[in-house]
Amino acid sequence: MPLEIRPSQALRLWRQVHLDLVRDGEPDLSARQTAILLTVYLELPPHTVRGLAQQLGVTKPVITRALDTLGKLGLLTRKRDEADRRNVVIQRTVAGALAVERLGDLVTEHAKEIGAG
Amino acid sequence: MPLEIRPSQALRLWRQVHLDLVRDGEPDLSARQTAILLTVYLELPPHTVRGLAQQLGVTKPVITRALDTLGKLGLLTRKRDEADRRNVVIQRTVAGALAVERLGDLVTEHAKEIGAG
DNA sequence: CGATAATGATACGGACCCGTAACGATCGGG
DNA sequence: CCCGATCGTTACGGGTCCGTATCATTATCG
Repeated sequence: MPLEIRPSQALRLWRQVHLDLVRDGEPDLSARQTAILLTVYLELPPHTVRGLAQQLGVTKPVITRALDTLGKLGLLTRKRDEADRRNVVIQRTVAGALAVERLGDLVTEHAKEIGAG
Repeated sequence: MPLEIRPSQALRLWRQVHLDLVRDGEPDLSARQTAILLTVYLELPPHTVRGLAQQLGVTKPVITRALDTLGKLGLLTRKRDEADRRNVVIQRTVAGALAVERLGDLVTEHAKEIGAG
C-alpha cells in the first residue's frame, strides 16, 4: 500500500514544513542532525557513533559533533556501554521524543492541506 | 482531495529523504535555504529580499546571506529591478529548477516505498 | 531641491560545522 | 602480558552562519 504523492505535491509539502520549521524560532537542525535524530527514534537500538556514521555515510567526528549539539538541545543523551566500554550508546529522551512526534504531526497536518496539485 | 499521511509514515519519509540528502555528498542546504529556494520556485514572482524575509519571519541579512550561498551554488540569481532600483529581484536558474525537480522526485520515490506503517 | 523613508548589502564578534589528523581508552588475540 | 585493532573524542585551520548595528543607494514627498 504505497503512498501516492506527486512531485508537485511533495514540493509544496516540503516547502510548507520548512517554512514552519524556520518560523517557529527554535534552532534549525541541519540535514545531518535531522537524519541522526530520526534514525535514533525510528530504528531499533542500540545506536552507536560508528553505526550512525556508516548509515549516514559520514565520518565519526561528524556524528560526535552532531551528538554534542543534539545533546545540548536535550534531544538525546549518550551513555557508556558497560559491556564494552569503548562503545557509546545513544539514547532517547522525553524532549527528543516530543520533538520527533511534533515533526510527524507537522508533516501530517500540512499534507492534509495539500490538494490535488 | 487532501493527502493522507499518518505521523509514523511522515517520519519515515522525512528520515529517508534526509538520509539521501546527506549521503549524496552535495552540500546540505539549511532549513532557511531550503525554504527560500522552494518559495522562489513554487510561488509566483517577483521575489524580493524583503518579501522573503517577511514570509520566513527572519531578518533581511539572513536572506542576503542565504542568497549569497544559493547564488554561489548556481541555484538562483539576483537582478536589480530597473523600475525601482532599490529592489533586487530573485530569479530562477536552470540548475535551480533541476535541483528542485530532483528533490520532488526524491520525496515521491521514497513515498512509494512507505507502506502502511 | 532637501529631508525622510525604504531597500538591500556590509561590518562585526561570536558560535558552529567542516575534513583531516592525531589522541586516550578499551578490548582481544598471540 | 602485550601489541595491535577498535572505539569515540579532541585538536586544528578554515569556512559558514548567526544577530545586531550600520551603511550606501534610491525613491518619495513636501
